[in-house]
Amino acid sequence: MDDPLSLSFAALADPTRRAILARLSSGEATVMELVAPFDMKQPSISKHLKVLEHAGLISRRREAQMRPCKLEPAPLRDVSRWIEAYRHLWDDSFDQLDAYLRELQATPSKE
Amino acid sequence: MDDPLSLSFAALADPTRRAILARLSSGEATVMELVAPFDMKQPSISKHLKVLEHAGLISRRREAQMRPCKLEPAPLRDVSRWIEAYRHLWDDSFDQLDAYLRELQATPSKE
DNA sequence: TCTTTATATAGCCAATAGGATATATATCCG
DNA sequence: CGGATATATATCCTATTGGCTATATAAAGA
Repeated sequence: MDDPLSLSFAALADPTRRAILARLSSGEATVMELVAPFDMKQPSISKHLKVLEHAGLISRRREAQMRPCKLEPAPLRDVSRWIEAYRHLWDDSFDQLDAYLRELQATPSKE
Repeated sequence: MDDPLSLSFAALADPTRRAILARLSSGEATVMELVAPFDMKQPSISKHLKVLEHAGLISRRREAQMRPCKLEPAPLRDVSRWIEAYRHLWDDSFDQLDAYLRELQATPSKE
């Protein structure tokens, strides 16, 4: 499908693309800089970048002959929001916090 | 690829499968119960369930002729952990939240 | 202008995905 | 045993994915 969340998850379902994001999390990089660490040809990386861009996970600008890539966090935030709805399923401290808030509500004037 | 994280992301990259997980988050369900809300045939849902099972996101047991499905949160936790590494990119209050969580962890109520 | 560098695009190919239908298997019940 | 119900599997089909090579485009620099 092509809804934003599906596009994001699909883009993240590839280790090369996740590695690219990891690299970009420490700053912008050109295509050639992103090609370097991989045993892969430049057009393949360009294809991956296209997928990431289409999912909104990166943006590109022009600088001389280069097209530096920049990580765009908004889709990651949306993915995070989606998954947070399930946090109570695995996070013990979630239940603790929940119980704590419940307790607060039950005894409003104490503390 | 077939590393666990890629399998999870790929499994989540389909709205039907995410809807199945949402349904299972409120309890077990049989295959027919999962088929019902969709305009899709049973074998297609079974295929989706296979993908989810292969990613470890659900487990199945046998009960009479039925195979009730149950949500397994571990892979979601791993996905959450992966994405949390990027939280600082979009969350302004990341530092505050971080401090708060650190404080929570320091409370001797558990652990 | 001509060459070099950086990147994108086109086209090829094998594998996979996600739908369908038809059929097999497993279990319950009369 | 035999039929009904629940689910899985086999097969088909089309579209997409992810790699490759070859080539086009864009800008820089001699």
